[in-house]
Amino acid sequence: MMEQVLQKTMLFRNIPESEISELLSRARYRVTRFTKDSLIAHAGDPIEEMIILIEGSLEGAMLDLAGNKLKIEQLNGPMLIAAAFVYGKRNQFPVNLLAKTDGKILRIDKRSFTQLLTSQSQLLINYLNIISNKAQFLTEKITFLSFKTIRQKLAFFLLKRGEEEIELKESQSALAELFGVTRPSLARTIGELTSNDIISWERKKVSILDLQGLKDILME
Amino acid sequence: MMEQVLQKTMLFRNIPESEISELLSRARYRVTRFTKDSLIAHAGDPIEEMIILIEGSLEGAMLDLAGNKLKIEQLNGPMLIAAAFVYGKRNQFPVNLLAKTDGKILRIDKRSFTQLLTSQSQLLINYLNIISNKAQFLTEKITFLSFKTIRQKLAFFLLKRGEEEIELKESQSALAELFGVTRPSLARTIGELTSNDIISWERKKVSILDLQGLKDILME
DNA sequence: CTGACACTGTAACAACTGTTACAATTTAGG
DNA sequence: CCTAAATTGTAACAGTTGTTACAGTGTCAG
Repeated sequence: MMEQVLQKTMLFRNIPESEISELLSRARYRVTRFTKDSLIAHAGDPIEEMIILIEGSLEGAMLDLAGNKLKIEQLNGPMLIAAAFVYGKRNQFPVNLLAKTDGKILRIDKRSFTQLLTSQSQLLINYLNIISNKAQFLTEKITFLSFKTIRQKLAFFLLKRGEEEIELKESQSALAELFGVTRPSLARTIGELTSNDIISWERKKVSILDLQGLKDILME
Repeated sequence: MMEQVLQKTMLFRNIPESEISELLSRARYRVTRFTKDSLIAHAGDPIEEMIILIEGSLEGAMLDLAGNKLKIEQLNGPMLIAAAFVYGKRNQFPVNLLAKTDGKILRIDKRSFTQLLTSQSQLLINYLNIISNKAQFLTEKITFLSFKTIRQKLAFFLLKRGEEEIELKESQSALAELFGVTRPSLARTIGELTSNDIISWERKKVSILDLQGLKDILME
């Protein structure tokens, strides 16, 4: 029955249940339960196992050196946890993992997992895709954070879609957080662009009125 | 003789020359030469091969939508190119690759490379380490860019070392670029911290005079 | 030794963003 | 239908950074 859950994860995608069973039978693994509010892992703990959240949800919280919460990330099962931190020089948890609900975790021994990757090419491809996607996502995020002004971030964000009529999924608050700026500041910039007739912004419907004007912003 | 060069790369680390030869013999690959100033790849081109720069040097240049150069990265052989962009959803070159010198490239067919990963566990581990390191590097960079003020970036940068006497490798200009700020602004912040006796900064020797004061900056 | 060059310290001003606050509007839930 | 919560528009002011410029200091090759 756990196989059925695992099949829903990116890691075991396109692998038949029977084969998942067979893989697990050859692996050193253990299943542990956790209760709400327990601390699953400290930031900095070495990662010796591939960790898969079977059910329940965790909060990943990054702490600065002074102990303040910097960023929080919600992790809902079933999913692979900290995939990009199992291998590499700093194979440690990047965040504290705190249980938000009761739940269950599958832990596969790292060496054992490496062997599975060698033996099942679909599993290997899935895992390579997962960590590559992660790296690609981070690369894009950095591109984003590197723009100097909110105008530029906004222009880039809108132009990236390649459409002149854009239906947003995010609220302005969510966008502000994505951009790494405050909500009123983003709203002000939106106000400037609309009053210059470069875009129109009605709730979550955005239209690009002056495409060239928007592109020019990136060159400023 | 190419094996000797490959052995110096992270990808073929700890794999005997003889085994590298054996791996190559089972792979679909080709070796191509390029001349200075030729364009090796366009940003957006799909990546169908694992690309290893054998000799020569390339420049990776990221272009914005308006065609301006945003960031440039120097790539010197021998090394693996665009490792994190071969798998994943957007398996395309993230940058334009321009040849700065004459050189030589080894291209291994992607499927063929995947098979090699399955058959040689050290190669697999090396590749996983390369991508994971990349993701970890990017994660750290984002942490860094997420700090709001230059004071905080500087404090984090210095505290991260874990020492009170720090010998820098980078110039202030290089640090400013790393922080994503301008050089005079960084210099001003350094000036503030030194006049507050929180640090002393003499060329590339930095001392932390008030550890607690420096930590407090992160909580502001 | 010395000139060219990179690096650093500093300053005044402009530009941009954050902070805080409040009102208007929309959305969701009871 | 109606209230609470979320979202959005807007404004004044403070704080931070960028821009530009110039002078002083170190470094290195010839």
